[in-house]
Amino acid sequence: MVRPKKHAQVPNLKESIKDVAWQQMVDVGAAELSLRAIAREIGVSTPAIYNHYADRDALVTALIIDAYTSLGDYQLAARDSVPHNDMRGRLHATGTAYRAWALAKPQRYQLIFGTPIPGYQAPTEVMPVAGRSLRALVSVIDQLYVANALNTTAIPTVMPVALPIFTVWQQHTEAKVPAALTVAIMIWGRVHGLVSLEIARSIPSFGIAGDGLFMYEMDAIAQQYITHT
Amino acid sequence: MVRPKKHAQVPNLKESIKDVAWQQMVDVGAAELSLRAIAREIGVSTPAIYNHYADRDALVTALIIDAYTSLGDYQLAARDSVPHNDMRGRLHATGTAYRAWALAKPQRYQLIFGTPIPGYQAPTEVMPVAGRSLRALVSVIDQLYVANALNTTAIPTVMPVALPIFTVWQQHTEAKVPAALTVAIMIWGRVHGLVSLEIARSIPSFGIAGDGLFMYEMDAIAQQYITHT
DNA sequence: TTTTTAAATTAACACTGTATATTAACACTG
DNA sequence: CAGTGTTAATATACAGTGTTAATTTAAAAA
Repeated sequence: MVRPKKHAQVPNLKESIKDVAWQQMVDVGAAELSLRAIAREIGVSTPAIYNHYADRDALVTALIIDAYTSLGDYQLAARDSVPHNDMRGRLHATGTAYRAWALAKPQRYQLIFGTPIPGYQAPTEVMPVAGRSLRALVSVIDQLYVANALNTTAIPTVMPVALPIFTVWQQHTEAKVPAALTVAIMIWGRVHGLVSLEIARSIPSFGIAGDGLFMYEMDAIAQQYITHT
Repeated sequence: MVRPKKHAQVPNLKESIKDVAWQQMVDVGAAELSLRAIAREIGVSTPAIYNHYADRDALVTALIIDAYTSLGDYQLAARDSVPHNDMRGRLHATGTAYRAWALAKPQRYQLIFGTPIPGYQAPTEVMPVAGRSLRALVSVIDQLYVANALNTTAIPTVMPVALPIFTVWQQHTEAKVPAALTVAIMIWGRVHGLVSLEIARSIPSFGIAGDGLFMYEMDAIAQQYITHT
């Protein structure tokens, strides 16, 4: 018997593979992700996976796209839970959601921002969805700019030669104002730095509560970029 | 002939292994680090490595310790290249050195702060040297505190239950004042965030020059934490 | 000189991702 | 309805990995 009957097949193997892959990342870590182990778990032969994903990197790419989408959705939902006119609150909610998502799903965070997969190089395919994960933040900064409440003093400008690339990202993030994207990247870097240290257990190992540090930083960010109206 | 004569042996195999390991990280990436490939390159059998390093993780740990030491030295040298009384300049030099080191040796930076090695977990052995890499920054902040020029407004405090751990780190970083370590971690997170995004090619892909962004951030950090005297 | 120890060796095991050729089951067309 | 082509699974095999065990040899110690 070479191939089982249909009723013995896995109904939606393509999704099952991703599910089990995430499960394995939680269990044994992203590094030990193994196609053979995934197939074994599902109860299917290893090469069967290749019918749905060209190779291991293609599976990882699919996982990364899902993760980026999840991160983007999470922040957008947090932003929209705050009244539209409370811009400071929306900024705070978006930043807090970034951290909350990372702490709730550290494997996904590591998969995106760490480099846990041996030899994996992200294809251009993930660019749009990566940009999308910045939309919530960018939109709030756009809003601040329109309301004339964004402090852009001394914000570095984009090199003319790099304007085409910048414009592409502007489209993916849906940034209406160029300066908004630059400010977003600055704030992103700041939030990301703290969160990545916390995820890597570099901050808790110091005995400092991440909550307090993060709150302090979000307040400092608001104070730096939001002008008093 | 099972074992070659001494004159055919590698003089200092333990060091050679590390050298070739770094070389391979540059060539094929940290992920593809292979004991077999290292041994092949040196011209020695693979298990010979096990006489000098217990296993692959032990080798990685040795590499990480070297990297941390290099990072620490680099920042200390940068700090000391600025006159002792120019505290703002010393802070700036230390931060800039952090970025310069990361850009000059991205493999070492990734090895420390990324998670490129499958299944590797850093042992407590690296704690002292990790703390040492923060000494330059901590010392400048200590200096600011002593000169009554450090803004500690709203800086989060350490949880009493975590004080013992905090104290250990205080020793490794040689922080004279507890608040200095907290501020150092905040600034570290901020510098690290920007640098890690830049190393991961997330910032240059936006077409923004890392230099400008980093200068802006260092100025903002100085403005936030250094009070006008 | 003899004994011990340290460092290298070969061989083998249990894994991994991936390529190839093959086969069973389904969907469609003549 | 029969035949055909496509899809999704299969078994097998290959090259590579980290690691262990037993063995051998060179150098150091007694």
